[in-house]
Amino acid sequence: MRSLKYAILGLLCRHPMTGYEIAKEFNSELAEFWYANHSQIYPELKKLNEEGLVNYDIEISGEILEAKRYTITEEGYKDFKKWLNKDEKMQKTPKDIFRLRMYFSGNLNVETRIRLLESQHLQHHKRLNTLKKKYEQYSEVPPRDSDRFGDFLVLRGAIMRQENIIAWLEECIGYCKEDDRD
Amino acid sequence: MRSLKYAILGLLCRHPMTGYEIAKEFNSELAEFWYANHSQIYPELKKLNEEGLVNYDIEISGEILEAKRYTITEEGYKDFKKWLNKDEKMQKTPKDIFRLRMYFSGNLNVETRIRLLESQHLQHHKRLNTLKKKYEQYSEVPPRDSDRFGDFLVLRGAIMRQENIIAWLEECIGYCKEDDRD
DNA sequence: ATTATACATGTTTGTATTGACATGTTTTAT
DNA sequence: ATAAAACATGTCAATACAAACATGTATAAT
Repeated sequence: MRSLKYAILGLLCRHPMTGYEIAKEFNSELAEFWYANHSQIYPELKKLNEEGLVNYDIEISGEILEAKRYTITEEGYKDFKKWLNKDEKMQKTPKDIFRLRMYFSGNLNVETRIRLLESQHLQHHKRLNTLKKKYEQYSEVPPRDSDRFGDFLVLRGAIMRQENIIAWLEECIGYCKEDDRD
Repeated sequence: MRSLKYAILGLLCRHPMTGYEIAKEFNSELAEFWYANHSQIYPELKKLNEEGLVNYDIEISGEILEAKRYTITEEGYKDFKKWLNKDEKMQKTPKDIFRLRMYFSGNLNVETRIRLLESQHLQHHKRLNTLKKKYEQYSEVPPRDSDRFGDFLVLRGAIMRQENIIAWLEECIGYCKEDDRD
């Protein structure tokens, strides 16, 4: 389905970027729903260029260090818009290794289950705090046609998702701790 | 990390199964957090057998139809238990194409956004109803050491997650519909 | 009888993805 | 001065995964 292609084109719609900047964006801002290594990004940019969907200019920093700053072409923008307008089927529930473990937790003693659950709880809680800090930067809902509106929607989604996972983990801990059920 | 390996071993801990049955399980019961095609499962079973983690007996249905019923070995069980006890790092947030779209939704007119959001909403709502029906089969929390306890935990998790996605989608629709903000 | 569905097991091809390998420059802090 | 961190771009090998190809048998419904 070439999702990476559209993730890159979408970013380039905002403004021209280098591969390095795209990689950074994938591994910080967008990381709540997308990510990719530079080892995937550079070949994809090369391919997009060959397909005529992006162009680049070479920038020099210092004496010789070269950076290719990519710009989306007319054709690239058309392609992206077409993809963005498509109504796609709901995607498969993503794989989740921790849930897989919990599915098999009947094979663990109760103490271990609680230990594993609490470790996840702690980690997800930290994640949530980071997200909340980011959220504080928004004093109001950004205008609907700005890029920041999209950022805002997915940030809200990330926070809600994180809170939900935490609630589930707490419920699980509760079920594990309930004594003397029969 | 060979997660498929452990997903299969985990199932075989419960009782011996054929490849076909494992595939079915992956695409119905476990589907809320795991899935795999038979084209992945059969080669993996072969590999596990070569590694001595599973054995199989051949069963004949009717005249000649053969099925390999796999059983976990002592060694396989040890390997599985070791994996299950490990406290692993929280996994990366899964990729989500719809969120990627919403991230870029500044490029869409408001009507299209609402259309896309409502399409997702409808689909996730159907999914939720299916899950709730499954949940009705539990009149109480199953005993902690039964296989059904694990089933119950992940089913609860799936319902909560689904409800959360729906809440997010509704919030997004709300933000898109708000008129005359400035 | 015939047809559809479920049972049953495999291989092959193409794509996606990760992690490691590989190389170098520029800037910032000490 | 020098060391560390950030900038910058690429390739390669291994794994994971999906979709299609390939080939049948058994059972239930009509």
